[in-house]
Amino acid sequence: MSKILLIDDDERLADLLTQYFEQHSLNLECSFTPSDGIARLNQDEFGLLILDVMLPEMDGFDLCKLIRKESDIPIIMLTARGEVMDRVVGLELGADDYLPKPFEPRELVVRIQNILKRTSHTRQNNKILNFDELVVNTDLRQALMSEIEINLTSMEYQLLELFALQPGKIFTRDEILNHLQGIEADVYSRSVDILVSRLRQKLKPMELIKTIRGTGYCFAGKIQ
Amino acid sequence: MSKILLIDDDERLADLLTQYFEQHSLNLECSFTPSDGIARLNQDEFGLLILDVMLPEMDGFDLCKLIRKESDIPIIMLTARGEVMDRVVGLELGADDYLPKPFEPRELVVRIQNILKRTSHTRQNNKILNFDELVVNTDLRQALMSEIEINLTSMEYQLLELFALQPGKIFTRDEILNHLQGIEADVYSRSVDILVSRLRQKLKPMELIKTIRGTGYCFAGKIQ
DNA sequence: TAGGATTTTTGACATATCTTAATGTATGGG
DNA sequence: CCCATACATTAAGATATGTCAAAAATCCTA
Repeated sequence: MSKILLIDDDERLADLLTQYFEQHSLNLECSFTPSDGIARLNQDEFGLLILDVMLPEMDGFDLCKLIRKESDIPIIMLTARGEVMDRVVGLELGADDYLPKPFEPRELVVRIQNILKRTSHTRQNNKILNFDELVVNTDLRQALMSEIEINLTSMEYQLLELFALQPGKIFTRDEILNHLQGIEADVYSRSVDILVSRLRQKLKPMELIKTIRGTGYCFAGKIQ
Repeated sequence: MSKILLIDDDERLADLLTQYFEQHSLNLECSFTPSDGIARLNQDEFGLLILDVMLPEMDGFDLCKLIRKESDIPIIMLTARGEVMDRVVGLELGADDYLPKPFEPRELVVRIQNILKRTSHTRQNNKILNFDELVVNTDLRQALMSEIEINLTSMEYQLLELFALQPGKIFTRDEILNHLQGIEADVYSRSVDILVSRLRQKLKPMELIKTIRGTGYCFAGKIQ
């Protein structure tokens, strides 16, 4: 699951989108200034960039041009000016798509998925996560324990992948619930606990999933 | 330079665009009815399709779906209804982009060039998909397992190709239904399940099709 | 175009998986 | 050391999925 960077000085929008994206298994990070945004781009690997046209420090168009010089990352521009010329200019700059504000989060997500589908023609991560005895292969959606495949249900696998992609990170139950497809996040249910319990059984004798009392869980594996 | 087909009953627009496109070295042909449009698509090779939503005979959305069943041609939808839901539906239908009327010819051209740029790379050269033991040849519409041809029915093959073109992608049953020819998507039927079941049998002993409970299926193969 | 062969769909039932409810167990504060 | 709270686990019920076999639809050949 590749990360997405938003560069926009509107903190309220950033919060809103971060939450909404989580529900759709998209990982959003936010920069409020162009300088911070560029710094992050250089530091981390992102799969897509969302760029506001109205920014402090510098114009979004210029920023787009600047980034395009150094990277092929897909860019979606957000613009308050709805005029045609602006939109065309955005596309000619090298942006992959634009969206006039205000917009529905849902439409942004659809456009993102559309672009990601096109750019990463195959949605393969090519990631093989190796934790000593345990190996998680994200291409094949399978986990091996001492070379032998563990029989995981789809939810169990998704949970394991979530953990394995960010070992050491503490996940709350809400985060886990939102990330798993086909879960009806009611008020509060024990589903996550039981899922964790089942996964622990199948991962025995390794004790990789730690409980963080009062918070959630954490995967204590060390990548080899 | 590949040809572009416009399906729209507005003859004035057709003339206007034909002229404008010529200035940009784009070759535009026009159909004024869906039936004529489909006939031309079958007859000739087009690089892109522009589709109006408001058409005689049938709805543009339905037409889009229909064409998408049989072809991967890039589609841009023109719509007079500017509402978000409509637009989203357009993209979810399998269209590659949309443009609300009225629009500037210049913007349409920019979008066309954008899409052609994107699609020209990925299309074509994916004729033989190689997954270790399994090889899918889209030219011959056949699949080989350890060098031996698997006897697949046409639906089984289509499903396999759909999967194989986007390994790792999770398909919902609806998506699968829409992609397969000759399936009348009723309210809900088990056809997809049974099709998957049959394909799994024939792909044995490889376990490439994973179930994503509550969502659909996913092809877990790694391209060699 | 009829009749047989193949393929797809439907309905029924088997199986797998998830959720809820209930009960047992660990943990930390007083 | 005990109690309150949070977590773990079990079992049973609810859904979703797998697959068989027969009916319906389609395709093919004569």
